[in-house]
Amino acid sequence: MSETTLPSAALLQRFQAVAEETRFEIVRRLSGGERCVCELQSDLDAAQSRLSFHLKKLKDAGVVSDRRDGRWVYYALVPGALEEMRAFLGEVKPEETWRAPRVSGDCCS
Amino acid sequence: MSETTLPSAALLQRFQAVAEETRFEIVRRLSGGERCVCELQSDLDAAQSRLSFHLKKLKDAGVVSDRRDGRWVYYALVPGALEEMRAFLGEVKPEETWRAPRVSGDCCS
DNA sequence: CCAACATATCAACGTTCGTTGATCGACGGA
DNA sequence: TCCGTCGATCAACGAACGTTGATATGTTGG
Repeated sequence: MSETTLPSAALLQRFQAVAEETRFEIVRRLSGGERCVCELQSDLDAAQSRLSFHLKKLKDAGVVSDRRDGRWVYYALVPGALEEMRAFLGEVKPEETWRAPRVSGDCCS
Repeated sequence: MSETTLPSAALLQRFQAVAEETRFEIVRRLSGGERCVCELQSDLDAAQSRLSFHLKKLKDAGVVSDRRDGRWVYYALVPGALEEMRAFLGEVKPEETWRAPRVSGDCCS
């Protein structure tokens, strides 16, 4: 196994970051380019402190980055962050070529 | 947009299902083929009712299916379930070809 | 330097979520 | 049919999480 892979805990943190409705929507809105906070605020009709809270979660998880430009702060998706989640999902395969059926009678100890 | 896509709420539910440590591990263990509950139980060193709780979450989200065989119940990944999550992540692009910088001064209303 | 604005942080609160132990239902073997 | 086993369900509990309103920090323009 060549390790370009994210540590498991960090990967889980990314899934947790995305798996919340508000943040899910933020990620959607960030698709295609950066947005400033106030823009997201009106788009999502979310209170300022609420948005700030969620953006921090996404940032801590490495999903987004922020950039200050004067009075405003712009958030953007971190290139590759979502790709690493995709990679995990891609490695998990529903079926194997073949899996021997359990020998009768002794599943558990 | 051709709609082979999962409704947004269902997709979010899948992310929520996977974004928890125990369930994250269950999904990992199910990679490559089905496993019976007691197998997972000893693998993950989890109490029986705890495991049952998490397997239900995964099942409700459409991530896994269950199959009874005599005394045992086997859980397996639903083919395509994780692919739909991958598809979402693939659609979300960090950068657009070009995004006009905001005209000076009037970000918010 | 002060006022107005954009954003972050904090404390308090309620809700949701995962854990545990107990009980129940289903199945198979003796 | 009775007993032992596998698994699901339930109620009670505590912990983690998201929301809100208030306050703090940083920036621009007058």
